[in-house]
Amino acid sequence: MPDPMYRRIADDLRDKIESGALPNGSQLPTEIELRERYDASRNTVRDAMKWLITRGLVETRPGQGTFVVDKIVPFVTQLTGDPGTGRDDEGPVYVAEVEATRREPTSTEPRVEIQQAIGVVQSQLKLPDSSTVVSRHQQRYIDGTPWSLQTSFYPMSLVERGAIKLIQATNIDEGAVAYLGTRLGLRQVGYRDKVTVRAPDSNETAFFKLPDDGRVAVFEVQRVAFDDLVQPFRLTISVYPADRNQFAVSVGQVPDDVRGHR
Amino acid sequence: MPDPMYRRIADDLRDKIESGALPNGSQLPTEIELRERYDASRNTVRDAMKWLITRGLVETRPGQGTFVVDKIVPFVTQLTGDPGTGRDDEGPVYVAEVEATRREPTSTEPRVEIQQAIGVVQSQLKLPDSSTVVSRHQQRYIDGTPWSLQTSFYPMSLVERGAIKLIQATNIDEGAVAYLGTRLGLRQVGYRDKVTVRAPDSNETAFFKLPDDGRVAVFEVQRVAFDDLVQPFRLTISVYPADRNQFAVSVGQVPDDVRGHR
DNA sequence: GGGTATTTGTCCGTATGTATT
DNA sequence: AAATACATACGGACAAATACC
Repeated sequence: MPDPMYRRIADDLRDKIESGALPNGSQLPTEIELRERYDASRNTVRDAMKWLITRGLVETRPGQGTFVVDKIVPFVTQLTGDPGTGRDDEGPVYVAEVEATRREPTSTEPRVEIQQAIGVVQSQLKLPDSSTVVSRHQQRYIDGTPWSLQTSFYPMSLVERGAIKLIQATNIDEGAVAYLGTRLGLRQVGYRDKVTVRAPDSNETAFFKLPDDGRVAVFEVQRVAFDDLVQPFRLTISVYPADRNQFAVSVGQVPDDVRGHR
Repeated sequence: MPDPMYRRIADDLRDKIESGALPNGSQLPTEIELRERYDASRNTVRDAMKWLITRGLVETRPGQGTFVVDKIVPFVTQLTGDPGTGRDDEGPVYVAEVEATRREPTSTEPRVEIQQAIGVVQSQLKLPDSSTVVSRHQQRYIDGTPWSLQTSFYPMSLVERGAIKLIQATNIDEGAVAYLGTRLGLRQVGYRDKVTVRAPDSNETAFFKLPDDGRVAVFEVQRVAFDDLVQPFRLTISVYPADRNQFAVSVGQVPDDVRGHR
């Protein structure tokens, strides 16, 4: 009793891809040809295609055909750094070099909103009920391609204490942490990241130009920053497509290079 | 001209799920009922189901029906710690508390193999061609449920220098790093992790009991450990199901609790 | 620009198998 | 054993995207 036919077809094609008989970027036979070759119906062949698509092995282009996917060179993002620096300005991360070429990140001007603190925002920032927060949302690009969606949340009390730049819809050039340091004497002594993976929502699918069949997941990185009283004062949520990003964590003494190595 | 019908059906059901009209764990109408309700064919209804399944919103149980998935309480794994400790014994990580109850990890005795160093193993350990490595593979459980698959690679030269426990198929109780410290005077001064996400292979699908439609991805964490000459001496590759795991990174001074908070 | 052939996308109906209750 | 519900597979039709002449 073998597996279902669509699985046998998919396994056979997967073997051909992994053995190199179907090289990267090459075109698969059309669904009609595969239908004849495997003596199955076109719908069954298409079920096999869906299995391969889900695993990121092939992609279909309407009007053209089905192709073996090209390997993507991932962006590497360093999660660890100097906890006191403002280097991670609007964002929770700074970019490490990728494959020898240093790519330059750009980002849109922030969209600023005043919101009620609910859910993770409230719990991570340890705010009482009915608190308000400033939300600063940005779209970030590397070399012009969409790279991450990022939203930082600050307790409204920081603005009331004088950090008015937080509610201005312009980038804070010196970095938000550095600004809060000079403006309020607030010192970041550490932060904590949480990395999870989930399916993208429709906004993310559109911004990252992900296939809308949901096969590409997104990383969600939550960074909570703490001041010298070890109280949280900022929550940043960053979202990255999982198919072209990876994260590096360094502890102790390690060599410099953070190359791809794949 | 709206979206395809299967997307409209899927969107409508997704709205019902996210609004709470279809609560967690509840059963959806059967495909036949949905066929009548949306005036579509059963195959089209099933296309909508596949879309929802891919996004982890519902699950089907043959003979029973389709159900809204229950939220999973994730395991939290701390990636940062004392670089010099042997606390992370066979594995690259140690377990943080999850939801107040401290769960106990167990693992199988390691399966030990001698292999050629190729690919990432060779490049990360910076070994010349035709080097051999010791591979120690373990299955790890938390409270009896499969949690991670883990393989550590050590240059064969460590065994030749006297670290014979590495080629014994038993756990190294004091921790591999501590053992290498006392046996060879080898000191770990740091390590670097790389976190990626990919589709599971068939081994992983079987061990973690993942649905074989490939909708659940896996985390792959590569940890390279460095000695006091900042040379790599161990590579550990750990794989975790992405739907029930998350990773925490602490930098600087942060509070203790690493709770789920979701 | 227009027209045509090719290829994948969507949708239908039907039949049969398999798992669960 | 029977009923229910999802899984697999078939065949057909038309639409939409793309490439080429």
